[in-house]
Amino acid sequence: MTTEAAEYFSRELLGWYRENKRILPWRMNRDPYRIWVSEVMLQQTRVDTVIPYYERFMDKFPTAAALAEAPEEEVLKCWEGLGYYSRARNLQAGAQEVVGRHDGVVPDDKEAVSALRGVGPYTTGAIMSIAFNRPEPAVDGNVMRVLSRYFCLEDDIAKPSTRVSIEKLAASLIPEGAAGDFNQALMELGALVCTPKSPGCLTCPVMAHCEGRMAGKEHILPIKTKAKPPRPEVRLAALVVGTGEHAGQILIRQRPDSGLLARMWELPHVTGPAAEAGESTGDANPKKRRRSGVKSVPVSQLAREGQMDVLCRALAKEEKMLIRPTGWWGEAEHVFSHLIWDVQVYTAEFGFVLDEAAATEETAAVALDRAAEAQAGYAVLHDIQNESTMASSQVKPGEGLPPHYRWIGPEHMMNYAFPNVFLRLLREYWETVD
DNA sequence: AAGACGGGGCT
DNA sequence: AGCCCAGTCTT
Repeated sequence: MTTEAAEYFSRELLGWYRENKRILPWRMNRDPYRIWVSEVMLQQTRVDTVIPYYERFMDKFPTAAALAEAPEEEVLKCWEGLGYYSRARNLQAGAQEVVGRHDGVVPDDKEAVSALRGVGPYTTGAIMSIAFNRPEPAVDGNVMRVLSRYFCLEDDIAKPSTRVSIEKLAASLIPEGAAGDFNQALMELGALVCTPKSPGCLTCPVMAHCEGRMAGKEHILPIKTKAKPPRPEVRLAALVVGTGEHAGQILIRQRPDSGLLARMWELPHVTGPAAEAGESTGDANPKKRRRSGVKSVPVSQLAREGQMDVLCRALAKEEKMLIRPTGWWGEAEHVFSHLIWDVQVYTAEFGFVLDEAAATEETAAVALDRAAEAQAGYAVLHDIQNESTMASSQVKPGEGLPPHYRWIGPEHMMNYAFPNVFLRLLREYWETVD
């Protein structure tokens, strides 16, 4: 590759961008906080998906200070449905760092920006170049694809070392005084023209010297090793329908502080039988047919009762909460990058919670042993309940909940952040109830 | 270096 | 229905 071809690339691409760039909400000005929020939202997420979230987020948290002092639940709720929720928590932590250490102003300093929570090499480069016009590379997936093709680079872009070498290349291509526009031009080309499948070479501003196209390799570039397929997991969920003072309400719970979907709300659920065992679905070839809809995966009544039993026992053991499953309600699939949940939802009635503060160890142990020993856990709930209440006044049927549980009606949905799968299930449930 | 971490679009 | 897209943090 000659330096002329490199200069041609930078010049033509920059010219093309200035004529063809999209009008986007984060391109209204160069407020570094606005750029930062947009770049974090745009990680792993398409522009069209981000726009409405971005508008709402900036409306609610217009400055780093506003974000820093907001209750975390509000930030999470604003992020609901966008995914990768640690982005939201890291962004807020970053805003708090900006307030605490930089007087509420995003610093015009590469090392300081890079040190902010949730800001890695890409976002650092994006903020420094777009907000401050500093000549730093901002290499995301688009940029790796565009440069791999234009320079016909056959290194595996899944390797961290490849990103580093492409960063050096990208830095060398930045035209004097135009870092922000050039980096955005690279990404804009990747999003609009040099797309992953069927790249639009015929409308590409730099087609004439594209080495990948000239070698006939534009369709096989970039080289990227395949990700491991997600592992399937059966989840048994309880749609616990309230009665009496909780009539018309459903029991939800909050997830732990860390890990998958941290601090989000959900229907209570437990791990089901191992997916490859397959007996519970009665499917001889579960791997192939795992994703099939419920129609093609008949589940026997016996298997349903087995799942209800597992669900009841696991909730008793894990949460000290006794429920009585009453029947199968529906199924939902939730695909993550590293796993697939096959959520089997059962309606249930609330039994009682062992009051840990008041109950003796012995009382709890006796009740849980009974639940574990019972051949049909849900069926013996009333036995356990009656015996326990008789055995000890410290066990309070129908009273109390574990601290991370809530009863909610449809009007309370707005107060809790749910992952999409439970959002869909709950909305569907409220619809069918009417 | 590999795994965890969501959700959506295209064909 | 099966293919693809992907930054940062943790381990």
